[in-house]
Amino acid sequence: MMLMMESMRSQQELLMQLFDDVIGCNVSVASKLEGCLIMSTTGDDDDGPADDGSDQEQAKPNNSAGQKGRRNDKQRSRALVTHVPHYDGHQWRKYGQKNINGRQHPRNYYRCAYRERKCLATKTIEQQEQNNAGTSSSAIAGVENAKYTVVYYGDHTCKDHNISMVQAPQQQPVNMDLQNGEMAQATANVQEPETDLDLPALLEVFDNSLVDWDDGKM
DNA sequence: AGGATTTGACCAAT
DNA sequence: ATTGGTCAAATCCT
Repeated sequence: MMLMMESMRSQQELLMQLFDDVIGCNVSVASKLEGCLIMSTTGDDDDGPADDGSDQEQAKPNNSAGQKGRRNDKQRSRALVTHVPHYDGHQWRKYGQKNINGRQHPRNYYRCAYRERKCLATKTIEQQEQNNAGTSSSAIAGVENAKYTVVYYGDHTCKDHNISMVQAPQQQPVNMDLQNGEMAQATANVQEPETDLDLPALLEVFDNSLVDWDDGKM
């Protein structure tokens, strides 16, 4: 039994490592494409309210840093939809939760855990409402199928730490272990019921992120 | 005990 | 006045 656990654990670590690697690449590519994405994201300035329910964030463009109010910068936002909103290769700290009018689920606000390192990246996670025809599908199944809209704001100036892992991933197993644990914790703390890593779900993240990256406005 | 999360209040933009 | 983003004290968790 122990051996099995160990085996699973090392598999998870390997998975996390691979995941981190790919995410690192994604982040890199995303940064490079950001210019283009910004164009497409901000292009919908006066976009009509032709949405209903499936819409997501409504970040306001004003950014007077230092103020308490809204300072998210829509111009640098990137949205994606995923089943596992926490596995993005970064450490986040939750700093707020808000019920958005007309929304079924609250919006969660996260900032980079390395904020002290001058990393100003933030993100919001909001569970998408899904209209199960209210059939016999249990609530658990509903949660399992739950999708989350994740919107990233700002850049990860701390991402260098993680990128370095991509370059020399094997050299610090302790770091790996720590990250794994923290990730699991973060997962458990929000609405994610799963405590174990789900390979299909992770793969889906990749898939979705690739598909949805330029879905920044939706 | 220290760190992370929760939650209500505060503030700015609309 | 309303809404959404952030702060910060209280609470929870390890």
